[in-house]
Amino acid sequence: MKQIERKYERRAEIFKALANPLRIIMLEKLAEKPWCVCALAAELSVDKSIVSKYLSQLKLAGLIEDTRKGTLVEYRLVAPCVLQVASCAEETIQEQRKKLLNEM
Amino acid sequence: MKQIERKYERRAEIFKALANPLRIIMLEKLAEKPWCVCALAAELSVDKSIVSKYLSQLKLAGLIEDTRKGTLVEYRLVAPCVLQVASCAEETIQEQRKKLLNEM
DNA sequence: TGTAATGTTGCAATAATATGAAACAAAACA
DNA sequence: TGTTTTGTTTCATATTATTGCAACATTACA
Repeated sequence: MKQIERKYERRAEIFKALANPLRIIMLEKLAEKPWCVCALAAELSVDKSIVSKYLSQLKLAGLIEDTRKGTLVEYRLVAPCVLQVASCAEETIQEQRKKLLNEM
Repeated sequence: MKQIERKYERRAEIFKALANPLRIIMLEKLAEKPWCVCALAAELSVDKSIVSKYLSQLKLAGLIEDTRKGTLVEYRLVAPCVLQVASCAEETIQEQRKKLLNEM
């Protein structure tokens, strides 16, 4: 399997962007309202360089978009449905994990 | 943000398991029917050790489960809805990425 | 028992990500 | 212009992931 279709690579990129607790929290914040980098950094007590980098990862994955407003850059969520995935799967999965851990 | 809630770590683990093209393909195969390691390895032309390792990652994330049947170990999908996430977001996201790439 | 079929794990080399500090860039405005 | 505010990028280091081969484990069955 050396020429994995691009479709799956793109899909994996999306999941990769989601594969970090802080980035998930950031997306949830962005689901409430648009945020600029500095406000989000303050809200989450994280260095602005990390927030900026994470936001650009999410943007590259196509999950958010941004607009510059003066010295601020405002980010907002583009695909709110991605956050539903988690809740969709979570119940089933938690059941499953409980089973699994009991076996160990 | 040094004590990220466990909820988000668990969620990130799920996405991490999904963050690889081959693992996504494997999940799609498992959505069709249960597979054993050797058959899946043959189907995808991948070494069985990799298939086995990826399957146990997916299992640990709670996405699939397994049953030994003689010398075979049969794996099957537990949370089919996770595959819908991709399609759910994909259309919006592809639009978004097109916009983004045109800007570059 | 011992041999074949199937799965899992350990190891090592390589590649990719994460992290935070510091340097740099862009816009606003005195 | 030059100073402030906000964002982005660079760099170095540490951690984690990927990959394939070889060794080991489990089950079935002659």
